[in-house]
Amino acid sequence: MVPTIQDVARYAGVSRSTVSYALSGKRTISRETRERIEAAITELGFTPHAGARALATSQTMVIGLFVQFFEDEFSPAMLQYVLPISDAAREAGYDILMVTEADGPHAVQRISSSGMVDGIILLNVAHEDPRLPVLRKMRQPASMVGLPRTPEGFDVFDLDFAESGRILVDHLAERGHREIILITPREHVFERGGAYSWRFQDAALQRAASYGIRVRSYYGETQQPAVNQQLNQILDAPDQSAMVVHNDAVIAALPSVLYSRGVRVPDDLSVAGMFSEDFGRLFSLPYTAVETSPNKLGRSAVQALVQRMTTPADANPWRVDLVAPQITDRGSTR
Amino acid sequence: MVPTIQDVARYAGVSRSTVSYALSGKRTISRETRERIEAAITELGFTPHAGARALATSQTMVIGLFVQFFEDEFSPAMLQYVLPISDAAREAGYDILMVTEADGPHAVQRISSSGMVDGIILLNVAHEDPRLPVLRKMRQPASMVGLPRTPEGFDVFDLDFAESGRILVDHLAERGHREIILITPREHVFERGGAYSWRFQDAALQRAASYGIRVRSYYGETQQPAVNQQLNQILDAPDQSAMVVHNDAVIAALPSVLYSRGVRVPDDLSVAGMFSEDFGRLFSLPYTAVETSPNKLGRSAVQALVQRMTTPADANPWRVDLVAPQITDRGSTR
DNA sequence: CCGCACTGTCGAACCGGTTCGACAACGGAG
DNA sequence: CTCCGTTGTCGAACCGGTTCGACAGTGCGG
Repeated sequence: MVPTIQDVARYAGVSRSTVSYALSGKRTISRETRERIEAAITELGFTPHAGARALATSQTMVIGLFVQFFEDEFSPAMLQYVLPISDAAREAGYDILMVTEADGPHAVQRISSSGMVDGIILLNVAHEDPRLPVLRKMRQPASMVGLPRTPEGFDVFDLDFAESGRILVDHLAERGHREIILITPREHVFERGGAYSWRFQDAALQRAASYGIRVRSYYGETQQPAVNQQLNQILDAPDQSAMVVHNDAVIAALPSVLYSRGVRVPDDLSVAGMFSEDFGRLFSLPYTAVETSPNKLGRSAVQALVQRMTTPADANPWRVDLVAPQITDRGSTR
Repeated sequence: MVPTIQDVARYAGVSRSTVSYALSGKRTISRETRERIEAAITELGFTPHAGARALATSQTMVIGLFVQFFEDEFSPAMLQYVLPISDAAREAGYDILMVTEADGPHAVQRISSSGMVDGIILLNVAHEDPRLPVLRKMRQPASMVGLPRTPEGFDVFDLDFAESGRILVDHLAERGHREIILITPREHVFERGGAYSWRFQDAALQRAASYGIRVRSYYGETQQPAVNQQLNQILDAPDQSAMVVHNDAVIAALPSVLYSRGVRVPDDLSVAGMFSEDFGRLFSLPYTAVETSPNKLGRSAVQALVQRMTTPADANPWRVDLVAPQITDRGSTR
């Protein structure tokens, strides 16, 4: 069947340990022996058995990626994080065990305690994320995207949503707008503790208040046809000059709704949002927006985790990295 | 550190093998011993080490999911397959190792020969998919979504794209259309061997010819802003009555383009497409379409694979399952 | 009362790697 | 020529489970 290191050793006329050392390079092996071993390996088509290696080294070279899909979030957005994470992990020599189980804490417990992974990445972390206590007990290296209330012990990466809110309000204030429509994530996201939702909203409202700008805030819908209905309803009100959208589903639906109503951007309405460059290209969104950098966040999470898995545990303090938001002006405001 | 089966055995005052049998139930254990063992397990918080178990049983309880992301395909569509697969796998007791490596054959070789997974699911399989020969050599149970030229030995699931093409042409022919605009996947998808592209196109053209219907076929773009530009160009031609879209990116962009041009559906133009119910809801697509059933296909692939992994190898012949397409009339044609 | 089948448990071997300590062979220094 | 350090290889133990064969104890039938 599949050849083992024993077969290779026999074929090359050496012992198992010699093959192992030839493979790892942890001890010197004479050139001719090494060549004989290499020949045997290619001849037999040998690959070390991952389970056996994991058992011996207590390293699996696998990262657990925990993703939660909520009905009230726009699923395509999640993929923007998963792909760069997968790519970055592979570049570092790790594979990805992707876990989408609905019961997050249980999943973390199960995977972690069975030693299937060397480290864990959590996506879409909530303010009081029930997965965190479990993770702490497991003492597994972990990094995450999304800011929890107690990030102690983990590497946390997230966009600075408060600053994002201020930047967008500033942007519109500078252009003389006195009223802003704000469309946030769904109410349920706030309740669940998706901290990005209120970090953004609080900061935006506060900054607007400091300018004396009036903000009408709406919890955006996420499923069609509710999205379009709601947008139409909001736009029915008179005298609207500016809109800030912090909701993927709404911003993706916006172009067609605006077209259908004959609203011109930016002449009739200034629009600014929050989305990544890739997302904008996918849906051809012509809107000025704060770049959400899923690519950067995902890769950072992997890098930090790899660091944490490979260096002595305590030599490496945890950190919270709130990425500074940058606005991309696509001319949809005035 | 983390407790082993040895610790449990000591704590319960029995031997390792007894604990193992209590866990697996493969031999009878007296009630009181079993209870003592269970108490020890919860007391110590023991979970079997996955690597050790994999080594002993040569079963990992992990399924390898190989996904390829091409720039010329619409990435959100892929997620529709990944999620049901992940869920179905978990229901059957398996976890998912998701591999997105660009070099597919190499990835299959690497994962398979290192014994990391019990079986493999391939997504987005091409006509001459270079991953298949590798898979055959590995003798790994595998199932796939997408029809290859030589499916022998694997369980293959795909939509019946030829029939889908015929259904859509029939639908428009019945309504008296004499000309159809057909928008297909990108040319590069055809060249790469994405068989769904030509299976659909060939059948549609042939059926149209049998009616004497004239078809203008275009390779659809996938990236913005090219999608919108191309659509506008196509729609500039006079006297168009019906359009069939077999391209996710184009159909997602269609509503806003049609609105921007003031084209009413179905009064000015009949539109029919190919997309799943979920996809349609995500983008609020009001178009009559053939349901692509990613959910069903993904779950079938998992079921077949699990079957293949758990039953004697040859008692179980491979099969190709082309799901019968069904059209959902959303009133966008007349 | 003996033999036998059945129940419950144990010890040992095994899965396929890694790693530590031992040691032979060799070359150079004293 | 002896001693010592270096180089290259080996054997054995170990990682943490599973499984097979052995066996003591028990209950039952003849």
